[in-house]
Amino acid sequence: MEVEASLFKVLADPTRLRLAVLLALRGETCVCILARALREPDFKVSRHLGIMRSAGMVEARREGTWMHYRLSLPRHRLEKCLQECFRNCLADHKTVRADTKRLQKATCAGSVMKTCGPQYRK
Amino acid sequence: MEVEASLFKVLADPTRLRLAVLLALRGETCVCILARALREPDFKVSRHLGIMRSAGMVEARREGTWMHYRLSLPRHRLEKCLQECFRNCLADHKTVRADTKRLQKATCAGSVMKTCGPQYRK
DNA sequence: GTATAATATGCGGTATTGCACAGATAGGCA
DNA sequence: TGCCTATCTGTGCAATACCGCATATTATAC
Repeated sequence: MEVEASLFKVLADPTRLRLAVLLALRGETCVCILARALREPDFKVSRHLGIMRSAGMVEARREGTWMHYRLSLPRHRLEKCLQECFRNCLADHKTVRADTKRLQKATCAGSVMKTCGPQYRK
Repeated sequence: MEVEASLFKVLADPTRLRLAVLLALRGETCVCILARALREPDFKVSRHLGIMRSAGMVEARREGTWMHYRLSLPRHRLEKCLQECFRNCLADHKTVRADTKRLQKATCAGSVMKTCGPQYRK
């Protein structure tokens, strides 16, 4: 049961929960975009993503300087159920809505149309 | 989001997670039965139930010396979803199965047919 | 090579957590 | 009254978690 409890522990931090929900809604996203969406310092976001990663909850893909994180495919029913929670129960949370709104407008480094992989370039 | 994260925090401990699943499967149960089902000292179980209670996840009913705990009715979608997790994703976990098995045989104080409310008296 | 942007990590400090033990409280019963 | 059982709680300790800052790493561009 330690394994299952540790899954919940990963989600027991507001920053990580916000990240999980954003990734569930948005799919693969890079750190700098996430940091701007959450309005949190990038080292903090990076660290929390690292924690989620070592728990197997997210996976990362490097593209040049950027790291793109996404939710892992659920490994068992519990993970599947939790990911549905993100989408079905937390998507319209006030904080998540604000995060999503900022995320839609975000670009890396505040500079326009050049960063964070093809899908986010204008 | 702190509120939601704190819900996950309550479940981020193996003892509390086991208790939550047992209560979801079994319904209202008294502390001494739960302690025996989990094979954990009663003060430990009691303390964890107290934590779950102050988070609003369980409710208690006193009957003489005994305290009967049950899952609260879900207050919102997230809680409903989590309770479904308990039943659908964790019920056949090895630990839970062992807990349930012990729970079925448990009586308070090792003494037979007298304790823990009408529903558990022989 | 240097400079710069994106990301990760080591460190120190503070706060929180879980545990075991002992003791307290409370109800039931002789 | 006193004893027994069930439950809760105060305390101290060790382990862990989160944070901010500074620094390191990595990749790109010049």
